[in-house]
Amino acid sequence: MVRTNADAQKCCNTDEKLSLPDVAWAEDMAKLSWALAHPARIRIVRLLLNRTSCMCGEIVEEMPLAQSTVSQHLKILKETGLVQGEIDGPRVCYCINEEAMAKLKKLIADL
Amino acid sequence: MVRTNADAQKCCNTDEKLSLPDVAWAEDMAKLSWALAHPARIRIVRLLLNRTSCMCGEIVEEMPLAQSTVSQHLKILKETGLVQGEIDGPRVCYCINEEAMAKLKKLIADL
DNA sequence: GAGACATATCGTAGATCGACGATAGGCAAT
DNA sequence: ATTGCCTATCGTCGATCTACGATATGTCTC
Repeated sequence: MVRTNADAQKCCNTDEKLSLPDVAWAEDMAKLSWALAHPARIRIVRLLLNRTSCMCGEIVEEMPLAQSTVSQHLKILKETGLVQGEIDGPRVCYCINEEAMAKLKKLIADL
Repeated sequence: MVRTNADAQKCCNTDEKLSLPDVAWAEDMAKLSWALAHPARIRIVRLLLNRTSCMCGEIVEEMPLAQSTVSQHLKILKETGLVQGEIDGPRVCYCINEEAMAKLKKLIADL
């Protein structure tokens, strides 16, 4: 890991200007990233992407977690806007919010 | 938020097959996402992307955080592989690991 | 209205995060 | 070797996450 000074030459161009991105932007992006920062939530998102939508109960069945825990993760995903839940009688049907998903993808891609 | 049964019609296609992604894949991705799940880390990454590299001290100066806190965030970014640190005499020069960055972008884009 | 079912929320406990100051470690120059 | 600078690590504290069971809420059916 140790570099000689010769190597370091091409490492640090102090000419370049420092410019920190907007704080609000960073917080927005961090929030979205955080929604995906848990394997269970990743799996839920992926599950919903494979289907166009899915009943809450189906998600619970497929996950090795208690119903209340899954519900909590779904709440987080809803709060970040990545997922939408629509009441369908006694059940709830979840689906991906394509718009939010696109926003996240763009934010990461444009990083 | 309440939907009628008529609306729900187009919501849940139970024909589609459920298929949960690989657990290891989900954990891998969650780890990478988690690296970006904090505004400070986002700003650091963005900062390093604007320049080709940056001294640790410069990062600390630009962030409203204690040196030890910034160092902790850098450690996390290094552990996930997104950032590389190269020792340059008494200082450390950080730069983005383009490869890991590309991997992250691809993972998100292919979500 | 009563009962059955699906989901959300509450309360709790342990684990982890995020912040800091203090301190240790490494390197360069004297 | 000593000093000074830069960075990493340690120890700590409060806040938040994550998991669960228990319970509340809401909706259909009878």
